[in-house]
Amino acid sequence: MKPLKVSVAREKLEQDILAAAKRLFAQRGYGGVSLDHIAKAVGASKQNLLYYFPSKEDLYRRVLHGVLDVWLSYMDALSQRPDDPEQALREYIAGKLRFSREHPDDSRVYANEVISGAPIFAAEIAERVIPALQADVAIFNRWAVRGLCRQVDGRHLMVLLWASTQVYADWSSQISLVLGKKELDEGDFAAAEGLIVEMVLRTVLLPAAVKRKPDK
Amino acid sequence: MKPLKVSVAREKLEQDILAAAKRLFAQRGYGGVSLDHIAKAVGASKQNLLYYFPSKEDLYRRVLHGVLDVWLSYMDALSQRPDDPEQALREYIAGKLRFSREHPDDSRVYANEVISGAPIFAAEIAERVIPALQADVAIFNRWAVRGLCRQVDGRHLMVLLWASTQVYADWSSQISLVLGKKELDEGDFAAAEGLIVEMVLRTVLLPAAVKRKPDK
DNA sequence: TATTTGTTTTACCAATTGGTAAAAACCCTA
DNA sequence: TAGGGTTTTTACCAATTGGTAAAACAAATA
Repeated sequence: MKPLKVSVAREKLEQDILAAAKRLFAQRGYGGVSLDHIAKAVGASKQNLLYYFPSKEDLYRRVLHGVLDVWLSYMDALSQRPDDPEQALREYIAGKLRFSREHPDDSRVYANEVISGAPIFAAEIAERVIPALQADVAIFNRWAVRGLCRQVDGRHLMVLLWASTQVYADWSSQISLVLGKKELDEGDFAAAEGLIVEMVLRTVLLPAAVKRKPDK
Repeated sequence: MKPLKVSVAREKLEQDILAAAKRLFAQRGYGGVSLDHIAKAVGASKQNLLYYFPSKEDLYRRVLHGVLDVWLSYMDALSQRPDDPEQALREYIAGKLRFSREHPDDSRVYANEVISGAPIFAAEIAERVIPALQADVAIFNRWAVRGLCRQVDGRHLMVLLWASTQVYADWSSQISLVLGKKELDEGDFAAAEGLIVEMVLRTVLLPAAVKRKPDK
């Protein structure tokens, strides 16, 4: 009705809290973060924080919801190119790696929740992720029927795509150690993209189309 | 000196504590588990637990150490077949998937720690994982030089192998949702193995050797 | 300016946290 | 069975946990 400037300030602090909570949940998991940690990270009191979010679990749900929004927003590349498997897959992989690069904390919050057995997330995953996945699987099947690509189990292929792209966010600490640098840079993501694209295309595309090397 | 039967009972409880701690750390992360949880899981008191492990962090370190032992024990497949890339890779992938199937909690504890930035684990990873990885990378390079396989970036390939196999432990809750079943069974792991092996072989092996389909 | 609305602070709370100290119980051997 | 070492229990502890209630403050409107 009338929330105007008030709402702006409120919105600001609310977003700050969500951002700080995301960062902390990503790093230490739900149980490893206290409301006090989050409150101090945004320079507010715990009670003030509880004014905006009625409980810790509620705050966590809000964070998860936002994370899933971002996660899904990087998942629609396949449907954008319904007639070109190669380009669709290239863009999907590039997009997912961009997600890992630009939103590593979202990726980690997601991973933490899934590793825990998705006690809070399961319903939302079933409602929002599974349909998106099924749409992608259907696209694979259509490609296969039309002779545009080989027949593969789209579900396992999607799992593999998720795993191999998100690992560059979730495991960045170990990958940094492996590559012998402090943190991953653009070149590392480019190398990862090259390898993943090559692997997927070699597996999914028809023999005739695989000959040429991917432009790297 | 003389610890005999005593030591047996002690060892038993100590192992029980480590096992329970591993299970709980896997599910809820370090911060999400209290000593009381662990103690109750083994039917002991918190103080009794602190008699065996002087602090929570010490217990966690012990768990991590054991996890890394298991993790590494599934990592030596490449060196076993220094002259046969295809078979070596098949066995490596099969082994890593077996690890995911037989030791999902180890995989999850490892993942939790790495996602957190490996605050406690980094040193041990640098000391034990990196050398093992470098040995594997060296094997790839040797194969390439001898013309047994294509030239690939072994480091990124290993990351990809870890990601695509461990995801079947760490993300089993989401993959179950994706596959529409309560939990993953042997067939799912077989399907995953088939796909991962196919992808890796198509990428790593020389064109001539890729013709034949993997026996599935 | 008075009042209403929205926001923050102060003051609590019981339960749980990781950890210590010492007493008690247990168990083997002399 | 007495003693000595090992293990467990009892009794605490200060700090932190998530959360509530109400008072104080701020801001817009009437």
